[in-house]
Amino acid sequence: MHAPEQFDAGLMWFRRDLRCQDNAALFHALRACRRVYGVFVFDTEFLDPLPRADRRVEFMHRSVEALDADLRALAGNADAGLIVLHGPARTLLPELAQALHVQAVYTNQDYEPAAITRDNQVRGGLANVGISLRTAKDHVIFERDEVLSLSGTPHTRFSAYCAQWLAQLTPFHARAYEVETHAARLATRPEVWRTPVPALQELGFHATNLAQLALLPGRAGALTQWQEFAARMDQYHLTRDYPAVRGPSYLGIHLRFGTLSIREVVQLAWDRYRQGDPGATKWLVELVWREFYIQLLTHFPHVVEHAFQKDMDRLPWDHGPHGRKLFAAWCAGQTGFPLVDAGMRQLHATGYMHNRLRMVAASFLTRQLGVDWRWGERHFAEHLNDYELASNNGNWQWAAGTGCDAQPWFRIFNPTAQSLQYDAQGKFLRRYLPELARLPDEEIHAPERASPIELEAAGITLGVDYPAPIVDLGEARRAALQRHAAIQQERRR
DNA sequence: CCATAATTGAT
DNA sequence: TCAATTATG
Repeated sequence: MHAPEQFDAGLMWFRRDLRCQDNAALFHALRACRRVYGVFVFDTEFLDPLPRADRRVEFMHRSVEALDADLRALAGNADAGLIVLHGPARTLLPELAQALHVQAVYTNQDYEPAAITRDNQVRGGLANVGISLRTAKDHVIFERDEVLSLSGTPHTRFSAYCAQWLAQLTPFHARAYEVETHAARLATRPEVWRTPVPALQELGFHATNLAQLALLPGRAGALTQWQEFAARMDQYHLTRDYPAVRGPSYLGIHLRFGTLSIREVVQLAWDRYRQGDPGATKWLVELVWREFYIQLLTHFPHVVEHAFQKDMDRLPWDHGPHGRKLFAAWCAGQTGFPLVDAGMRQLHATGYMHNRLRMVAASFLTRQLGVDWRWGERHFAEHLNDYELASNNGNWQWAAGTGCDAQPWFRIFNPTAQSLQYDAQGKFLRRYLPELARLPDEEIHAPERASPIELEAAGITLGVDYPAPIVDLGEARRAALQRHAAIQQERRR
């Protein structure tokens, strides 16, 4: 960041970095300031539009409670915990900084457009009272302008970006910020702010089924999951595509909320990658995809609302009542395509969706159903626990064929073929579609192809217990190709 | 004075 | 890990 000039007091503003280990902004604050306060704001401007039962809010709330406890333990002082506020950060933060008489506020950079707007407002409010806002790189290994092409322009091809990202990495980039050595500088809160973290209900939210899920919040939850994954990382390349198998890392949410640091995971994955471990290599490349989409978002913010390839905005999506009906069936997991429906039901039951199924569901909605990728993107944004704007947007545009380095317009997943390939025994399908459980393996991927006798033996009446397919795959495919072919033709002119 | 070795600092 | 800075013979 900068030379550690000495301040008397500083304020560390936690947002999506809910840990006090290996935290860049916290480290810089502790080095530069003799006393450092910590604050977390439940920002009503972000929380108000959310549903009153939201797993992400509950996860965040429990992680904030854990962070508060961790800070006290680290300081060895029960009064050195988090200052927790509830209201608009835009105004609360400058007020608090002024009341505490700090000279600087430290925070880790958030790359989402709405967060950047909020941070600029906070920066302005702080400047009015003569306090500076200092941001640090923490969420990624390389940010916006650190991995550029030779001509200095942003990469839009993943393969080139990835090669350069890997070539640029040194062990130092993955070194932990040693917060612990400066822990004595964590400040005791003035008495007014020595209040416990407000309960979830006080924030206006109620509990979800989070506690019933195998998803533990906080730093402790992150370490448990990280350990569990690290032990099977060498199998990742073999298992990651099969939704019935525990193949993925399940660490997305911890990287999203910062209960795990990107450096600590890259350190291990990179180490094993250099030893030629194929599982670690595949997973490391997934982490590079994450950074690819984050840098893409900061260079091309138009992707939030528009296709990366601008002419793709002219794709004739089905926005009418027919499209809305198809979209509703997709959301409800009632399309008649078992793998799509099972994935959507997993999403609603748990807030998680296996990556293979995210691709299948996104491809199906945009290609076969002809529904605007933005509708699907928003639905995922509302339900995914590990929702990250950059990755969600990038992956939806990839699937829809509108993105940079996207799935080509003529490559269309067949949801039934994907089902046969990735869940041959129907193990995952049976978990989320109990109504189909009694169909034999050969028929479960496409119940409409089962004979009346088999359907009766399995206790299924199509259209009653499980829907008949809402589209004909052959026709849908032809329509999708036609939609895209029109754009391709315009390009050639 | 140069050449090279040791040290420092960044994430 | 590496580039830049400083010490040394």
